[in-house]
Amino acid sequence: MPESSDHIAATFAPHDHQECARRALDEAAARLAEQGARLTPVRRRTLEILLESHRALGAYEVLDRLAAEGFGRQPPVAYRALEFLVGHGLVHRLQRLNAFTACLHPGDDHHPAFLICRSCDKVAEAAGVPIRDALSEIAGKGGFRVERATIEAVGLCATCAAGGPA
Amino acid sequence: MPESSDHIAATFAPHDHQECARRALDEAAARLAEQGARLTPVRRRTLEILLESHRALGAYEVLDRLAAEGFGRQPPVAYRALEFLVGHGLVHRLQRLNAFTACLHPGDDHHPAFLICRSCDKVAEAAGVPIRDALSEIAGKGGFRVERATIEAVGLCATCAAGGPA
DNA sequence: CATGAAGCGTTATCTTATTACATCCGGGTT
DNA sequence: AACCCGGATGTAATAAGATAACGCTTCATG
Ligand SMILES: [Zn+2]
Ligand SMILES: [Zn+2]
Ligand SMILES: [Zn+2]
Ligand SMILES: [Zn+2]
Repeated sequence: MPESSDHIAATFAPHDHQECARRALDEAAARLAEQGARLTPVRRRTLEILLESHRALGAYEVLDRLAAEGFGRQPPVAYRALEFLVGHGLVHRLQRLNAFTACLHPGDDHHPAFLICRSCDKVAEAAGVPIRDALSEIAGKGGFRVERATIEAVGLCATCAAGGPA
Repeated sequence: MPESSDHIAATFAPHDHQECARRALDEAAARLAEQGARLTPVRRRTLEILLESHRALGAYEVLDRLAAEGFGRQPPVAYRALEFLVGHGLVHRLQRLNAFTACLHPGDDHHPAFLICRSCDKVAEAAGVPIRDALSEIAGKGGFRVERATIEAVGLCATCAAGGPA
């Protein structure tokens, strides 16, 4: 597994995103097959929509695109597909944005910290373990046992800091 | 300043909460006076409502109580008061819960991590600095500069782990 | 007291999310 | 083939969270 900092840099830097998305989709299909879960058309298309950028999309943004392509146009259509994908670790939900983003390396550390660039809106996943350890230690001293944690940062990515994304 | 772990333990343990809330309110009033900001009746009552427990309340929960006490019954009434209090560091917003909680030690570390007990629903503030440092370091390696971070953990507090809150 | 900014209240609207229920489809059973 | 079942999909209706726009009141200040 590559360094987490590489993932971060790679997400924000210009790159062959087609390739990036294709790999993630193949990986997702393989993982679902293993688990005996069905990657139906709506689910597949939902994942593709999220993979088309490194941004996070709101459920209604996803829904609009699905509807435009002939799928149902009621909220549960999008929410169900997203819920399924989140449940299988292929998509993450960002609390700060009320939005969803595709996971680019499912399976590694399924509880990453998220880095959200306020300029280009891209979202990167950072290794969550060390942060979670720090959190658990502090909480543990006060007798609190952490079960799940949400760690989301807003800031500026290297590309934007260097003069804007485009 | 006491250890962060003391704050955590104190929040979840049974204690004289009247006293706890009174201190926070006095502290808040003093800070606002210093800043020349006005603690109007709605704002004061909103803070009191949040201080009445260590829980986080939704904006509409707050609104219901305000309305019942003769204040306005439209959403902006609650949202405005909450926004003011958040802006002055007297109340925190919890993304995970779409809710607000009173700050019990304003001024210390105004960017704490939150510990939310899933059993008793109380919310404690933990020292955020070490966690933020860990996050900044990891992000920095990938060229990302963190500006603000949301750190919220769900788990079980010592009191509940020992056999329930009541 | 005049004046302007801040505060409070209302209506209306928007965004996000869930509940409830009907229908469809694929696979296994009789 | 006819039957049954569970999962997936679709719809309508509604709940929950948040903001925009506007007018009246309050209050510090000169
Ligand atoms: Zn991921
Ligand atoms: Zn950027
Ligand atoms: Zn605080
Ligand atoms: Zn508890």
